[in-house]
Amino acid sequence: MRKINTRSFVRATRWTPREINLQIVLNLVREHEPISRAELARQMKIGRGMVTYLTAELIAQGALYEGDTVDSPRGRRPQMLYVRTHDRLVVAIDIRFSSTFVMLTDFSGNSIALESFDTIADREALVPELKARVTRMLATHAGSRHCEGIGLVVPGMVDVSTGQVLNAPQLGWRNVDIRGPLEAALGIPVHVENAPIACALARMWLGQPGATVPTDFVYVTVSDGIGAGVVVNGQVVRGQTNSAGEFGHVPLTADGPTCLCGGHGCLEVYTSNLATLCRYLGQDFSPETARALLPSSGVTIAEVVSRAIAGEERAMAALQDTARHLGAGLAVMIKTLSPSQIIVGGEITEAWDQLEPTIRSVIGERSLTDLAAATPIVPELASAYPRLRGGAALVSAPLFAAPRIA
Amino acid sequence: MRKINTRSFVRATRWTPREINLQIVLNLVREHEPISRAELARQMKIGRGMVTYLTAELIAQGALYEGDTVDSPRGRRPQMLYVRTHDRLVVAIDIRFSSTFVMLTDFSGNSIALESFDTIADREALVPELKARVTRMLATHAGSRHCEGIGLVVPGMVDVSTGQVLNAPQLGWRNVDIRGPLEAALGIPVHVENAPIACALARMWLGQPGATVPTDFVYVTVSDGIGAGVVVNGQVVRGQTNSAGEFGHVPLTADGPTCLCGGHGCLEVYTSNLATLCRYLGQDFSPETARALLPSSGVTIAEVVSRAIAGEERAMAALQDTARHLGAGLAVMIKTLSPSQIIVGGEITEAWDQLEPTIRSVIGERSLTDLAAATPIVPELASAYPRLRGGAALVSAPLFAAPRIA
DNA sequence: GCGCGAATGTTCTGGCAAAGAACAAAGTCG
DNA sequence: CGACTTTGTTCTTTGCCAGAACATTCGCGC
Repeated sequence: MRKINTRSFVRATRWTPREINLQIVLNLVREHEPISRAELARQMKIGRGMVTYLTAELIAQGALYEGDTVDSPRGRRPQMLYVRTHDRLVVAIDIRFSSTFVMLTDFSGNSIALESFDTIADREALVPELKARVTRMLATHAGSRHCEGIGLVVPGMVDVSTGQVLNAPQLGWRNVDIRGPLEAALGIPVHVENAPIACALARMWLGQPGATVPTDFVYVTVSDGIGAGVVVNGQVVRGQTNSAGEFGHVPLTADGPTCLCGGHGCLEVYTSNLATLCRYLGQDFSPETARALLPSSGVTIAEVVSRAIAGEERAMAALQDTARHLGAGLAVMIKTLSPSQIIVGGEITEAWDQLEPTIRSVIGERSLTDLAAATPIVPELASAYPRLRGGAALVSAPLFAAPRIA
Repeated sequence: MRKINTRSFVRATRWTPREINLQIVLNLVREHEPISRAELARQMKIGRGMVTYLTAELIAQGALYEGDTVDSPRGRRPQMLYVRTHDRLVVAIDIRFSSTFVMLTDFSGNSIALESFDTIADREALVPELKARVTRMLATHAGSRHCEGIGLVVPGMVDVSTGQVLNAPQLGWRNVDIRGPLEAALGIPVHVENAPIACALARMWLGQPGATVPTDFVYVTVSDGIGAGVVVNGQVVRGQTNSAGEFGHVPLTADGPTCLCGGHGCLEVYTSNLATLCRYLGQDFSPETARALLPSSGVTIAEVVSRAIAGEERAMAALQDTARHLGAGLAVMIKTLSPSQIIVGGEITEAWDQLEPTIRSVIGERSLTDLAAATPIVPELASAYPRLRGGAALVSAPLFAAPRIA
């Protein structure tokens, strides 16, 4: 039951039913591909004549294409329809603390080319570097295919309407307009998004065909910090100040270690990769020691995880402690949002088999109902490049989104 | 950017634009009442002919009515339109731990009659009592006006689709079907809803005409427990298991007092009225002592609040401690949801002038940004009967809701 | 009192899209 | 080879948006 906003509504016109039905057809084809016109008519409960009409328009637009006819037990053989994604390209860019990744993908998020370089935090130097790499990548791999957009993923708060990065502590960016200069340099539309939200969008829009995508879920990213992309009623939650989803700074204890945010005992100071590393190295966590200690130690989180899997007890103990606190954090999400699932991303998911029982038991202790305790917690490996897939989703998703009406 | 759910979508038909535009007209009249057809045409950017057509249908339906013409500087005098709310009635029922309130209101939530009785937790005895009271109230006060629904507000988790009360600890109800028997007894449609959500719905749908209603806010109820009704993107958040918004059981400390839920240091054990009373009486909080101690002590939360306002130091100290912890709880909501405002309801809001500075300072200390720290915190007095207004909203809101499309 | 302009409200005509029937196409099976 | 089945297209009807034309009702100036 949604309320109509009388200050910003979209009136229905003569073409509104057509817009809506075109999007429904497009989405049905996307999820049931390959699919015939007759099957679409059955699913939509309309006549086949209508479907011919609608698909003809989508084919003319270049959104769909006709494949071959296929065998059928009786009657005329149906002609299958597909969404045109393989020759529509996106460049996804993932800017992280140490490295920046650039990936060329199609509209389905399938990787075509991937490269990376040391992150350049200075925007004036970053834009030319990105321009050179993107143009080179397109010249080498695009062929006749057209790049329809850039999806830029950053670790921080973003105002997607203006493309401004409001605050990205890992890059030292505050109110940086990265979209404008990059669009000017490349002549391609640029979409900027916060990393956990991008990961959630990838789940929503680039899931495997046929897989059911929940309309309420949380994507939790465990890296240098803890972030969350929250989806409620099929829509991303941004909040009034673009700062929704900061579960990383929910306090677990009133008197825990001091966090970068100034608070005490935040989820992040127990479960971020920095915190796990400090624990492994036998140091108390503090923002200063973490930044100072880690480069010199030469140990990475990936290293700690693989040592734990290999059986090193100290590594496993550090990770188990992380899992315990992470479970407490997930329990907070379950109580406040009651999602139908929580997806956890980050390097520590490599050791998921070892961590899951710990996380589950903490959630079990802290849940209000058995149903809530059973909330599925799903790992996503870093090797699936969720952030880059999110970058692809930024460009391709608007094609499939429901029209804004009323 | 909303995703179309391909398993449960609503196709656009020939009548879809009409449905949409009818609802837009209805909502514009509601918010700008009284308003002329010509003004509606300007606001909607359509011809006046169209407006005549749409309003004629709404008048025939009985949703709108024509008032008098009014003066205008030049030209034909416009004929004003109004939403028909004054002769469409709702019976709102608020079942609380100790008392049950029954209120007859119109579709705008204006009170016509109000009565209360000691809560009967036994459903078999409750339904006949409610039937008797509702029929008597309608016979006495309704006159020729028609009651179009019952809005039943319950302190607990509800499955609104079935009308089942899943869990209401204060009443000892688990999986109780209250809607079915009540509908059978009265022959009037019954809507059942959780109390904090009902309060949030009242804010959304029964706000003062002209007042801007935010699309993202949280309604926090402080009573025997702490509940929250969360609205995101203009829609209520229920979550997968109808248990979203349980901020009352978010732990503030890992080793605090034990809560009814089995957890430790939940927000609720510091800020519920039971906790405040225990603190005032100098007792450590525990579920058992609270239930045992309070009836015997004879002190109510309203009494403590008024003593605090009158200057009693012990009462004020107890309330200030509550405010400090409540501030910590609100800070969690701000971090995770970034609402454009938080509304606080409950008896303690009577002392808001004294409590607000404390709450604000805690939020200030614990916020990530200045913008987040400035989130408006608005009190709603218990004397406004927010729950009962919510009950009215349950019945009247569907009339104004946006049609479900795509 | 009457004509003029201005604003509101109604009626009428045109055009577009959905709805559904009729038809054409392309296969299987007896 | 013809009956049957299923798919896809075409065509007619129907209903609603769109916008122009028209009717109504007021103030104002002569």
